[in-house]
This record gives sequence, C-alpha cells and structure tokens, in this order.
Amino acid sequence: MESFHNLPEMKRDAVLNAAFSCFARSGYKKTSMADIAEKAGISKASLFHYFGSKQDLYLYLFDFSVNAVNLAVAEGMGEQSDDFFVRIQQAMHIKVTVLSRYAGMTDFLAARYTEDAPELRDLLERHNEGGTRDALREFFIGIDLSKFKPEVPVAMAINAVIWISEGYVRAGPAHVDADKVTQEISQYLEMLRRAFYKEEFLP
Amino acid sequence: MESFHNLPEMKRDAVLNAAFSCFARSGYKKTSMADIAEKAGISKASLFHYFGSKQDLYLYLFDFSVNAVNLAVAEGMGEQSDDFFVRIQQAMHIKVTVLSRYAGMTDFLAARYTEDAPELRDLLERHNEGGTRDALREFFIGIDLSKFKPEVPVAMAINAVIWISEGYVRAGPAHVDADKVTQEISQYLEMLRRAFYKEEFLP
DNA sequence: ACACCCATTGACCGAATCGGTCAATGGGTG
DNA sequence: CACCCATTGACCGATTCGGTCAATGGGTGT
Repeated sequence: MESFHNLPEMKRDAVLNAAFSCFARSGYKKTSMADIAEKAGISKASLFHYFGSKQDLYLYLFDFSVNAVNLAVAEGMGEQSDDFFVRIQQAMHIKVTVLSRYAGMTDFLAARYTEDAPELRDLLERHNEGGTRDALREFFIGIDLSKFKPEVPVAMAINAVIWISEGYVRAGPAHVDADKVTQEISQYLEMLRRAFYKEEFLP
Repeated sequence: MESFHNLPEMKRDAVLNAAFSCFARSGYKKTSMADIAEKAGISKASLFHYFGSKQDLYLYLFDFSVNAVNLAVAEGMGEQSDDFFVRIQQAMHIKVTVLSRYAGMTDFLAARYTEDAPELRDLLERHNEGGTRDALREFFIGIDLSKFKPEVPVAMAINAVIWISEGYVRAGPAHVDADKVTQEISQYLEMLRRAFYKEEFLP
C-alpha cells in the first residue's frame, strides 16, 4: 500500500480513475482486476502488489473518495449564504472540481447504494450510520425561500434546478477546465434565478 | 423463438424486463444468461430454449425495442404542433408509457452506444446508418421559437426542459401509473412555460 | 386409460475467466 | 559490482461462462 503512494502522480490518478469507472459502471462483483489493470495501463500483478486484494482496493477507493469529498467541501463551502442559488452553485463548483481530476468518483460513490456484495455490506452500512446523515436535508436549512415568486411551486423549482445541474454535468464530456464548466453552469442558474425569483431580488 | 411468443403475457414481459435491465446495467459482455434467468424467475435452459443463444437474445431485444418505440411514436404523436412544450410533453408521454410496461427498455437502447462487443458491432452500426438519423434535430423542426421571452437564451432553455424531464423520470421510482406520471411532468413543463414564454402566449 | 407432445429444467460439458501467487527480470542506487 | 525493489508474464485451483441434453411432467386427443 505504501508502494502505491510512492507512485508518480499521473500513474496514481490513472489507476484510481480506472478503478472508479470500472466499479461505478459494472459494480463490485462484475468488475475484474484485469479490467481495471487494462484500463489503467498496468499489469494485473501490479494491482495486487499495490492493494493486496480486490476487496482492499475497493475499501481504499471508498475511504479515498470520502476523504476527498469532505476535503473539497470543507475548503469549497465558504460563508453559508441564505441564497439558494449561490449555495447550489458552490456545491456544483465543488462537484465539478472533484470530477475534473477523478471523473468516475461521484458515480462510484453513488453506486455504493446499489451494491449487494455481501463482502461489502458491513463497510457500507457502517458508513451509512455514522457519516452520511441526510445531506440533502442539511443542505437546505437556513435557505430563504421567500425570494421565490409566490406563483412558482418552490419544491418543484428546487428539483428543477438540481436536475438541470446534474443534467449538465452528465451531458458535458468537455471536462477539460473545471472553472469553465462552473461558469457555464452558473449561466443556467442565472437564467433560472431570473425566472423564479421576485424582481426585488434580482440585480 | 415461436415458443417464446406462445408464452403468457406476464411471463413474457418478465423475461424481457429482466433482460433489458441486465443488459442496460452491465452491458453485453458482463451480463450472463444465468443473471437474466434468475431475475426473470425461469431456468437458464429455458432462456436458451426460447432464443437459441445469448447473441440471438440481444438481437431480438434490439429489434423488439426499435419496433416498440416506433409504434409508440406513430400512435402517440398526433398533429404536429408548433409549440415546443406540447411537443415535448407528447414525447415524454410516449416515453413514460413505454417505460411503464418495459422499465429498462430506454436504458437498454441508450446503452447500445457504449457497447464494444465485436459480435454486436455489425448490427449496431447497421442500425445507426439507416434508421436513427438525427432524431433530436428532427424533433425541433417547425418549432415556433419566437414564443420565448427575448431575454431567455433559447438553447439553454431547451436543454433545461429536456434535463428536467429526464431528471424527473430518472428520479421517479413510482412508475405505477403512466398517466399520473405524465400529469406530474406536465406540471413541471407548465412551470417552465410560465417562466420562459412571453405573457401573450400564456393562457 | 393410454399414447403422444412439448415446455421446462437439473445436471453436465469444455472453455474461459476469476482472484490471487510467484519467480524471473531489469532499471536504479550506493 | 552487489543490492534492492517495482514490475510483470506465466501460472494456480476454483468458479463461472455459453451452451447441451436427457429426464420429467402436465396437458391433449382418442
């Protein structure tokens, strides 16, 4: 495991991204170590040399992802605004920043909810109890919902904004520059803000 | 193959849906006939009795899906309106109707673009040449774009509407009643219409 | 009651692939 | 030159793969 950390950064990211995308697309059981090794451009034996076993690799990826997301959230979420749109733009910026380096990581984390391999049950359930809480519910506390026009259904508007943000990220294969992508998303959010907010809250 | 058509309708749909979801989630190569048989509640030998081989099963599913979609489109798309929102609502109604019976079919059809199994290349490429054309481009001919407010970017608004529709379908596990789902989607579309259209085009 | 039919399936086949191991290799370092 | 250690092709037993087949059993006509 320490041998993996001594790898040059580029090679390390290649291995991580190969593993992320394979596990995310095919799940734990259907992903073979040969698949990951081939996509990463290394030998299968090296994979076992780095991580010991398939299960240990998955566990490492999981911890790595949780830490990376927590770190990105900690340094990306500045002063908590009461404005829905600035807060969701912060969240999308974090997601895009993480995704620009580890393209398959969020899909990997999302896919853990559909994992049914018994060898992972303990680890995943343990993390569900302690860490995750209800992130979505927590995201919306302190938001000033009175900025929305009275005639727009707030719950639907919120769903709309979330689905558009996700739709953009999903559709966008041009993940070259995280800042540029963030800027383009903000254009969509600005359009929605104009459509949903009372005029007194628009610049 | 004729033995499969003589099956009772419920059992037939169970087999089709099992195969759709397995192929859509795991791809052609990673999906085993045992997976499909188990999810369908029949024996693996029966699967081979019906379809002969794994490849023949995939081919049958593909033809079946293309025919089903074409049929649904033919009978679901009434007089072509020049209004963007009524047209997209027609399209979503078709999609939801198909999905209510064959939950995994659209994902199965979408997944064919990422299939790299050499045994399927011929079939998939052949269908790409002849049938598909640019469905999205064709969808938008004759649409009256002047109904949009001058300050809203039309291209972005269109993407927004599409992503919201897809997001709703993806998020909604309550696929019990197709008409109810269609009605809920129309509420979202109505909200967006109010936000994006000039007032003179609102009721 | 019997004979016939055919859908269904558990058991089985050789081949491929699985997770995992190991000895040989080769480039870097003192 | 000797040592070290990352890397890997070849290999292991076990499992799973696509596909086959004979046995079974519930229907149907007579």
